[in-house]
Amino acid sequence: MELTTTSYAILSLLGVRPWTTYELAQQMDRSVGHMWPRAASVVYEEPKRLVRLGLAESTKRYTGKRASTVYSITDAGREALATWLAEPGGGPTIEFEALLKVAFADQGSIEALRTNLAAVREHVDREQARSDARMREYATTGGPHPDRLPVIALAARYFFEQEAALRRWVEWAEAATVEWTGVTPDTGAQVPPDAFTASDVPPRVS
Amino acid sequence: MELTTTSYAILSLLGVRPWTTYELAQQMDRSVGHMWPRAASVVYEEPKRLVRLGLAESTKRYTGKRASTVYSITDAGREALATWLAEPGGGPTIEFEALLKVAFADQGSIEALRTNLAAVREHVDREQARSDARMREYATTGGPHPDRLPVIALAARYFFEQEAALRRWVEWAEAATVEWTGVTPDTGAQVPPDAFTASDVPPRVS
DNA sequence: TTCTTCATGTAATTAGTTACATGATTGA
DNA sequence: TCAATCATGTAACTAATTACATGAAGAA
Repeated sequence: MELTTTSYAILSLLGVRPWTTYELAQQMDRSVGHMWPRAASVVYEEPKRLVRLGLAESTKRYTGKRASTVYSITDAGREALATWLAEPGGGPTIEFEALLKVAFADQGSIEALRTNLAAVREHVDREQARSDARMREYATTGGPHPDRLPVIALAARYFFEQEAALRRWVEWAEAATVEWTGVTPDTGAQVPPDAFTASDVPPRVS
Repeated sequence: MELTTTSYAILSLLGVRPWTTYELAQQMDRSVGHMWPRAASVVYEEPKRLVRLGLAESTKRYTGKRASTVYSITDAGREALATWLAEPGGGPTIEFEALLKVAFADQGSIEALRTNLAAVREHVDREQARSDARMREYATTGGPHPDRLPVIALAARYFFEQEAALRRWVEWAEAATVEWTGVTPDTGAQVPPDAFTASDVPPRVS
């Protein structure tokens, strides 16, 4: 019975402080889910498995007569976590359906292409608004775990860069296709002149 | 029996030209897999399903006495593909184990953090080298499907931006942590001064 | 009283991975 | 003749998703 990366993601959260499964599921939405997205149902199962393995323990709590189970990490859990953290993790893998549709847009209509570019733009609008708010929160209040701010800052900056890159791309793509009348060379699609040269590379951050 | 995005990814490839499953599996490695990564075994199964649904058809071919099956799209397949392409696709979802380890590095050692940043750098080195070669190929030879170049250029540019962003991030993160003696504020980790302000935003592509 | 959030699950299904296996062909 | 590549699978497994279900507490 091997632990998965998902198990360790949960265990990492338990290392920060004790949580109920409900709170863990929420964290999956607001933070961890951006780098390791999983459905709520696995978040409800995983802590129980960690308990079975002695890496976490559970205590019941009551709010009136409503029960909730709080999970916390054990010493064995901390050890397993540290071991896992020391091994090099995998690079980013991306699933991007809208991009898939862009890449094969020549088999559809020009409208379909524009629809998908618009979808990406709306997506990045939402994500950036969300990130901006989050960033401001960290900068002003320090967030719920100020002692974790140094490492949180590292991760947050990744999303900032990633979203900025996505925005640059979609704006470039919309501009590059605005004069297209079709989706293949013979119907009015052109290779953007700067497509494979890209001298306008964003500068390295100093 | 609904089609998945994976089915449509295969169908999109069949829309370009006929392929054997072996060739499809290769394409998964070299192109489609970057935006929709799937194991080879599903690539071997999916075309059969498309045939059952009348969206593709198969013909046997022989090289000496070695048989191979070539799959091609049908008219019904083209129709289904066009319909799918017209619907807005999902935005990028990212799975990034090394980043997860960076985000929770405060529960491990400073060495573990550096190991993971190094892993990301090596990852991006490999990916960029691969992309550079690909880009040069497109710019010089036009690639195996010159008529598809306009849309391919759109997709290729996304990976270019994405990899550049990853490189900027990892270089920034390595620089920001180089003087850290530990992984928490009290052991010598600091919030990088430019972490949440980021005035050095890469400019929009003109 | 009604809506939202808190709180916790389960059942059914499926999409996907890993590992293994086989044999032909081609080029060195 | 040997290694690499071509070519195609299958079996076993499992991680994960979707959909559904329930009920308490608190705020308006």
